[in-house]
Amino acid sequence: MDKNFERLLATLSMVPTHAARSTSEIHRRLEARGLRASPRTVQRDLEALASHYGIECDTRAKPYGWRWPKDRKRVSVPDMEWPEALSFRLLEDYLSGLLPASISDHLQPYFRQARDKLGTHFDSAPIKRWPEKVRVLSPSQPLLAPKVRRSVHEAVTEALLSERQLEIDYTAVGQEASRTHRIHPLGLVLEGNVLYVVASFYDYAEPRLLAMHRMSRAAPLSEPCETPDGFSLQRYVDEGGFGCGGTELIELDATWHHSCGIHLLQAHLSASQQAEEIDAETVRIRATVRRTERLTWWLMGFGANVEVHGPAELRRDIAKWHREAAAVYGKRPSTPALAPDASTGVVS
Amino acid sequence: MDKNFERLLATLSMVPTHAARSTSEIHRRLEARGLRASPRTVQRDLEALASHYGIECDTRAKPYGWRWPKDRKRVSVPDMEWPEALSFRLLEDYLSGLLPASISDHLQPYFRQARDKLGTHFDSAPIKRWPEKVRVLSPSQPLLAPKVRRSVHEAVTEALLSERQLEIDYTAVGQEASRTHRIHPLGLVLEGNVLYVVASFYDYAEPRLLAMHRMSRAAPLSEPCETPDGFSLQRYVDEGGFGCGGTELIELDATWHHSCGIHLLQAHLSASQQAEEIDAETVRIRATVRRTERLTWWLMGFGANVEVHGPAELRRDIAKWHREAAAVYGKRPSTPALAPDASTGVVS
DNA sequence: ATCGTTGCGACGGAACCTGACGCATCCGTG
DNA sequence: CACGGATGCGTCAGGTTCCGTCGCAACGAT
Repeated sequence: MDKNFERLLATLSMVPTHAARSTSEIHRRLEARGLRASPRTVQRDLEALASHYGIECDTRAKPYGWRWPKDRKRVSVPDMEWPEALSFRLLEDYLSGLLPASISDHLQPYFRQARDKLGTHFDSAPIKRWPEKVRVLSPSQPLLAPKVRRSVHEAVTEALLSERQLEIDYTAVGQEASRTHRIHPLGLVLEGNVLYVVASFYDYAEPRLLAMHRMSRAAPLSEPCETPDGFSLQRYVDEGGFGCGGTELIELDATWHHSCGIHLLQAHLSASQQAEEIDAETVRIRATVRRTERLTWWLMGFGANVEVHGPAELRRDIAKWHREAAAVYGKRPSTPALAPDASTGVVS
Repeated sequence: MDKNFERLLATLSMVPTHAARSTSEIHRRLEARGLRASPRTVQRDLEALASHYGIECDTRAKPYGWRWPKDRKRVSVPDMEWPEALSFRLLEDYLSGLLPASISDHLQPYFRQARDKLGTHFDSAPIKRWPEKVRVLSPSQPLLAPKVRRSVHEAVTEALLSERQLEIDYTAVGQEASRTHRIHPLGLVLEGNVLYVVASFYDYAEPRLLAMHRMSRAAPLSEPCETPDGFSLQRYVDEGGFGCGGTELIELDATWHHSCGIHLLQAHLSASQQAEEIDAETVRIRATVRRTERLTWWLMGFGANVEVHGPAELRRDIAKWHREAAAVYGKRPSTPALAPDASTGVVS
């Protein structure tokens, strides 16, 4: 087996994309992998690869730093096949706006690779029309993902994973200026397209929720992070206000107007879901689901197109919410008595 | 530059993951890339790579077929860095159930690579706890993605992209048995976690919507696909019943109870959104949004926690839906007059 | 049965890769 | 300011190994 190839491939994969890495550092890592070579050989390898694979060498400071340029084409082994490429392409459309940009940013190279792949696979005309043949519809009301700085995202996740404290500049909701805090990051929660950090402050024992896009700066500290006794993210979320707390399982029993229920015949509520056609207009669906706020919102959204029969408690709640909501609009004035001065209290 | 390395890397990337490829085919492709070598050399390369990189050779039939085993570790150049790996990991949790399995199946190798990366990056204790530190909450009611056969998914997308006709076995909603159809695939629509194919049948001019998970078999034909005059997927969707039709822009004006409105202060409805605190309990939000069914559902979900002020038409509709929904529950009997025999009419 | 294709062992020659050495440069330190 | 250590790089000779060619065997299709 060509010893050369293994070493060169390892060398290429040891060149980082963002920060730079010195020749001797790469040499050390190669030896750590059992690939022995003289430092001179590593130098020669890097130079040779640079000319053909486009890695860059920062020759300003003396321990030269090697890195990939930002938008370099990826090479994967095994190569990306075109069904994979199409999946990535759908994903890209699907996620835009659904995921925080700081996450999909990191996936950009893969999206790009997928586009390249799709562009070269069919060299004939059809492929040029394929973007017109695919549409992605958001499963719920599309909301704009708040912008998270890439540096903040990386600092927070690094501190979280290496269990170190974190210093942040945070602008609380409704506040004008940001304040600097030292926090102990305990967990990361992605809800829809908003990233939250669960963290305890130095002097508050109780963990708090911080929106990552409200951090203007974040820097990991060297001090280790302290976890409050008995803290568990799992439990925190289940007891928290995310609208998905409550692990109680219920037997949902409801009749849908056919036009809406048809969706549930495609994507099931749970594995045990049972559907039954009452008549041409009505579908009865029974399924074991978790009793969450999200479920309530979702059922409310169907309005008169769904009637919840059981459990009785849920039926009462849904009925009550609808009556209350109708009552809101019962008071006739169609425009509210609002402060006409729109310039006060703008919070976002 | 080491000519060897380039050829070997190209050889590796030409070994496919699913089907097998013969030695001479790989040789032909290498020459097409300008990498000249004798067929004997290609043979030797593949053998050498096989022992060390685990590609497999099917020696049953005589033109030997090379392929990657199913769960082989990926090698990427540049290597996956750990923030990327974490993004993939979040994505995996995020998408499970949100995307059709036939799509996330194709992404599995990347998810696996990410898990490997996260497992090896920090070899100390913290990394073992990281899965407990990250949670993903679905942005809406989680529904189970219907299962689409991988072979169907690949056949459909291939026919679509190469603009060829397609033969399918399709079980319509409410039907027992599947029927064989010859269709002209026109487009692919991903709505939530359900994949639909827009297709015209041989004798019907009007395009129809087919759920991909209802196809038990699909095979691309060699005949070219015919697109009805003036067909446009864009227009079809906008006029169709996906609940997102209607390109009409409206000026939404509504007051939210603070506990719900706080979400909108994190993720905006539109770039032009303006928020204003009326009092400690109430937030008024104005934004330019598209008038879709989805928007209605979404607003309905908030029940009495939102009051829509404008446009007047939307306010009337929301009020009406709530009154109608409340009326459904007005009739007292908590259990409906349903056919007691649950064994009839089960459709899914 | 035969021809074409494919796989593979062997071999000689040449390509090129490697380690070693020496020198120049740069930086930090005493 | 001098010195030592670290780094980068030109050069060179030796030898490893890689390549194309040839020949033969096995298999399948016509």
